[in-house]
Amino acid sequence: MPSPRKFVSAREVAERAGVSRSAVSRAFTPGASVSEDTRRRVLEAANALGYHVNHLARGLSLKESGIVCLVGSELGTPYRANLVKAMTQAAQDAGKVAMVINTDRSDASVGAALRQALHYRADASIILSGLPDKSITRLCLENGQRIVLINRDDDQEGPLRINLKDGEAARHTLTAFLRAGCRRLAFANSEAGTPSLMARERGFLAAAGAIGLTVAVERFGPSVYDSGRELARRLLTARERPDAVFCATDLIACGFLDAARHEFGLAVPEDLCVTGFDDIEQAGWSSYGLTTFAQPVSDIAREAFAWLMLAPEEATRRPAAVELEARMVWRRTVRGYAQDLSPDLRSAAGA
Amino acid sequence: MPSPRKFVSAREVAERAGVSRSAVSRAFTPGASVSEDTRRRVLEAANALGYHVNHLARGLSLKESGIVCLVGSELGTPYRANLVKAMTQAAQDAGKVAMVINTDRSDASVGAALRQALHYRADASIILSGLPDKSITRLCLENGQRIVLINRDDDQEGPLRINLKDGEAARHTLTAFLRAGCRRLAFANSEAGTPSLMARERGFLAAAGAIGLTVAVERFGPSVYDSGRELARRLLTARERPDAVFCATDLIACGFLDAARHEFGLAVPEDLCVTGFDDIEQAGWSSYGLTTFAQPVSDIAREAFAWLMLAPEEATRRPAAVELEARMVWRRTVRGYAQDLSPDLRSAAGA
DNA sequence: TCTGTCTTTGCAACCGTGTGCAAAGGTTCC
DNA sequence: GGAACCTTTGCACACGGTTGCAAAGACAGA
Repeated sequence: MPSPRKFVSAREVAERAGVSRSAVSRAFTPGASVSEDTRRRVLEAANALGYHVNHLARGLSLKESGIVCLVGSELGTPYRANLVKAMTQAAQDAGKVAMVINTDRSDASVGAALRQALHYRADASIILSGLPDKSITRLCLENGQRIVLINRDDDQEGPLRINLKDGEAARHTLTAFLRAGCRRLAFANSEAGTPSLMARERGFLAAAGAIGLTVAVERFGPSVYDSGRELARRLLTARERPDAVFCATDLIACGFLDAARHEFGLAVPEDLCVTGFDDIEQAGWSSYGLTTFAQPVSDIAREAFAWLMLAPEEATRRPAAVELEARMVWRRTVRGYAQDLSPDLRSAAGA
Repeated sequence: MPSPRKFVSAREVAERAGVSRSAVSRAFTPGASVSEDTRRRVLEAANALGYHVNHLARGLSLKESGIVCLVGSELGTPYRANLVKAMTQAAQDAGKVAMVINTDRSDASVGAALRQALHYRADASIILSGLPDKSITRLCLENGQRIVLINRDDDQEGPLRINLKDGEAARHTLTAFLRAGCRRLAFANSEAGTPSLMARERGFLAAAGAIGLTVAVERFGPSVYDSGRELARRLLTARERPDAVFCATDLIACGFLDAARHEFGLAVPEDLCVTGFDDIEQAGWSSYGLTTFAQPVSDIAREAFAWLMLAPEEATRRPAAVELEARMVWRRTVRGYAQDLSPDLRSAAGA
């Protein structure tokens, strides 16, 4: 894309305003030493010429580019899309700008993405999916680039790790199922093996095991709608059909619900209780009314940028892990909510 | 975010490899004049030191940053999220990187976003929503920055305009409704007033008008699920209840369908035919099975980047507008498809 | 008027890269 | 051996900012 680029530079502004190039720079630097008169003249000239400070050059001398890299895959998915949206917004609020790198193509590309972040001297990288090699992480850290891991559940030192209390959510789900009178439990998972997915599975199994119940676990495909349908086919044709299923994500839950209702003719929640995770928009649509757990997407973004804006010595002093709560959102795929819960709790959940 | 940034520079690599700094630069520039031996030594040293070419500095001297700005709002929406995904992917395939700017906050912020693009000397900006002032567009163009407008239907000279044949889709919808035996037509739109939304509405009204049919038009709220529900309440309580509704987007259609079925107890497509637009993933979910039009998202991205990679003189010679077809996706919310269409067409549509 | 202090300004060096130009070195051919 | 040519290399400047430092100017006080 070779272009006859003709950007106006500080020198031209300086000439027009009849000042030195440093004066122009200072006029655009908050807190710099410039007289009010000079600043006005400079801004006037800049405006007339259509001058925009070159952030590439500024980043070069400041050693701070203002760029934050967002790396992740499946960005078209409702949950991820919301995360990207929240992150770009938070970045802008913090005076940064988000550079997003899509890692759908290959599996090694989390590393490639981080290399790209290094090329652009990104101030930080936020990783939404995949897990980078220790070596590349270390490289970024050594270069003064900060890293945030979202739901990655890694034990590397250095990056900030933001995780959800998946185990707690699993226990709440179990409680809800038990209260609904369910005993034949199942867990519908994808084969993605993502840390958070596995944490939910482990948490659910552990909680059930603690009171002597077993859980039928099925895993299939990626974390998408169609996998949910297939999981329903597998779980609902089992000899002992489950009466309560915890789906690892809402997308899976939606597929599961559709198959259960339309292919198996089951009534939810009468014949079968179902829960999901993420609280994607579709979970609230009246064809689903899915009881699920809300990912506190804006809290995640806020936590991430709060840490990123910290001074370096401050950042290393703070604990490098944050655990956020996933709020249970009661809707209509689990029995017994309206009858059993106290009214105040009911309104708090926004029934 | 002040950091003790310590990036390794070409000078350090040069010292370690025992060559000049220029040699390092050339080793990383494809097609530059370096001996194989020198290149190897440089790459070795670079690898050992963890060197990454500084794209900020490179952009400074090349006058080409490799950055493409993606500006848009409602990035969490299924359609937009898919577009962002396709665009980031296409950018990477073209050797560029996408910087996304979220314009949800204010309406003037399309201009602010483009200013940001100027600050970072982006090679191009792709605008997914909103419409920039003529003045700011001109500013970008003058600075050699290319602009792509997606579904914006503007007549400004300079930017590439990629649009869908909304009118054609509207005519197809009408044909389908007529073939299904419907005569009481309606159009459910949001109040967003987006060019493509209005084009669909106008196209549908014109096509119906041409054969002497009138269309009940209702507009409400933003282009979201809940608006669809409200639109259903309004249209379905009319004295003359419509038997066919063209919804401006799939999100609206999903809300409409849910309200029609669950609140009004209508059977679709027996009592009512419904179509949407976008072919978001949920349209294919079995609770909806929505007949709709697929936005050729990857084609849009491909067209955009094909044009962006053109040499400047080439780009200005080409027509600055592209019209893409929206393929009709037949599912189950319109009657008569299976009976009336020829088998080959049926299989082509993937029934 | 002279001195001391404070604000404002310009000079010049630096950030990390790409590249035109000239020089050096090597090879081929006569 | 020398001329002609090609490949490879380094120097030095440009890209567009920021900023330490010193100088200049303004101003108050003695």
